[in-house]
Amino acid sequence: MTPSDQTALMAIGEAMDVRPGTKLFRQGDAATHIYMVESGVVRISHDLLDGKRQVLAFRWGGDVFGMAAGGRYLNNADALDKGRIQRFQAERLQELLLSRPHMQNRFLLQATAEISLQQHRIILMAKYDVVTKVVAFLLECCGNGQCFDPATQILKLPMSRPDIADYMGVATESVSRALGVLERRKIIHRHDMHHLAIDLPRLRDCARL
Amino acid sequence: MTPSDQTALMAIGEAMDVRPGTKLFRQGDAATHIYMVESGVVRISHDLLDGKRQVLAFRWGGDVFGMAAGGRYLNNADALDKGRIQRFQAERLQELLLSRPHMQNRFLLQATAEISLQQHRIILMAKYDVVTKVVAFLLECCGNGQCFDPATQILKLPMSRPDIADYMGVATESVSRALGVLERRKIIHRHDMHHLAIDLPRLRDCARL
DNA sequence: CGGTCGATTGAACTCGTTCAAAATCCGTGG
DNA sequence: CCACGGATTTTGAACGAGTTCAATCGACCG
Repeated sequence: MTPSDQTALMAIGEAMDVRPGTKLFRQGDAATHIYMVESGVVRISHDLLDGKRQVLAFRWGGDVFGMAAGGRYLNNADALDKGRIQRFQAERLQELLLSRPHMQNRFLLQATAEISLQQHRIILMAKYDVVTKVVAFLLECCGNGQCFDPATQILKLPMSRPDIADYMGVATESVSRALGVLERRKIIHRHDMHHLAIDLPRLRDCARL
Repeated sequence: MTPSDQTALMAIGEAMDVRPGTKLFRQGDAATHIYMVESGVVRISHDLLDGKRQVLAFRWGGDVFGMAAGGRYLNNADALDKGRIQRFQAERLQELLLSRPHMQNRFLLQATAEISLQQHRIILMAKYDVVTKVVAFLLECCGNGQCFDPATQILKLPMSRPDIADYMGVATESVSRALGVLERRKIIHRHDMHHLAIDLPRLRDCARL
């Protein structure tokens, strides 16, 4: 992002501080804003008629969310952590993008990257067993400087077990069991519920994706 | 799409006629072109290390595919049907989009719509049983005038059972069994392998999505 | 009419779910 | 600082939907 784009964005942006549990928007709400995470973690989820819930994504620092074609949000967005979110009025962002083709191009590239990521997720959900899914999830988290400290090898997970389970499309108990397997294999060590010590190299070659 | 955009696109486009089995590109190929289906059906799939295959999408008339961030295609694209495909050199399309912000915006909107569609697919894969998955697949096909004739109620499926199975992330046999269930419930009738008579209203309320 | 390939059916098995119980974590107040 | 209580996670055991593998069926083609 060019400095000029950056300042143009900030000019129409509005920062908000959030705490764990803050609801950014609900599915069905009018889609008035596009959001960007500055710090913290946001959970994007969708509630089904029968009460089940699918977690579609966790958004970390730098990620954009809330792009909805059709005027209404299709999902819920909730902060999991204390953090800071930037948001932009949809129309104003739209104008800005039209006036700055290179900036719009960044968004387009970002969107196609997102599509590839989701394809990866579809493959993961369809073809791999529970342990592999959990490994993939942990690797995804480790990719974020936000919550993984390479020095101490400690991964800090801001989300609950049901969040992880609903993200990977499995039962909460299955996540527990998968973590148990990985711990017995000495690939991870559960310090406490939200802190894992991780042997990253071993975790990596445990995921033959 | 404005007429002017249309002609600008055609100016850099190159039409190709395809027959069933034509390979448009393979995963790993240099991503030189963006494709658009004019008529026919294209299967987008991804091969895994262990020989399994995931079908990621079927692309029908009007659909765009082959957008790859990173210079290489991640997936395979194969024509399933006789048809006509338009393709555009990636760099030239990129230039064109930069010079026409509204046209780029269309692509961006298209991409966000695609993201929503894929989220729907993730939910489908994660939360619903085989019969529901097949119902969703059939409904998706019926949405295409290409292959569903509302007058005769006949759906023409250009893809094989393994294609459907790999699309929904289930075994081929499970697709057969699901079709059997739907036929016993008089919701569909298998005329032959590639032609189904469909009771669309009943099919619709059989999918509580 | 026989042969081949894809689709369907059948039967055993497996992985993940479900439901219930035990263990652990964590905030609160003594 | 430690003990208590509710919530979350983990563990255990039974169950079930879907897979797997093998056999049968059916359509298409020489």
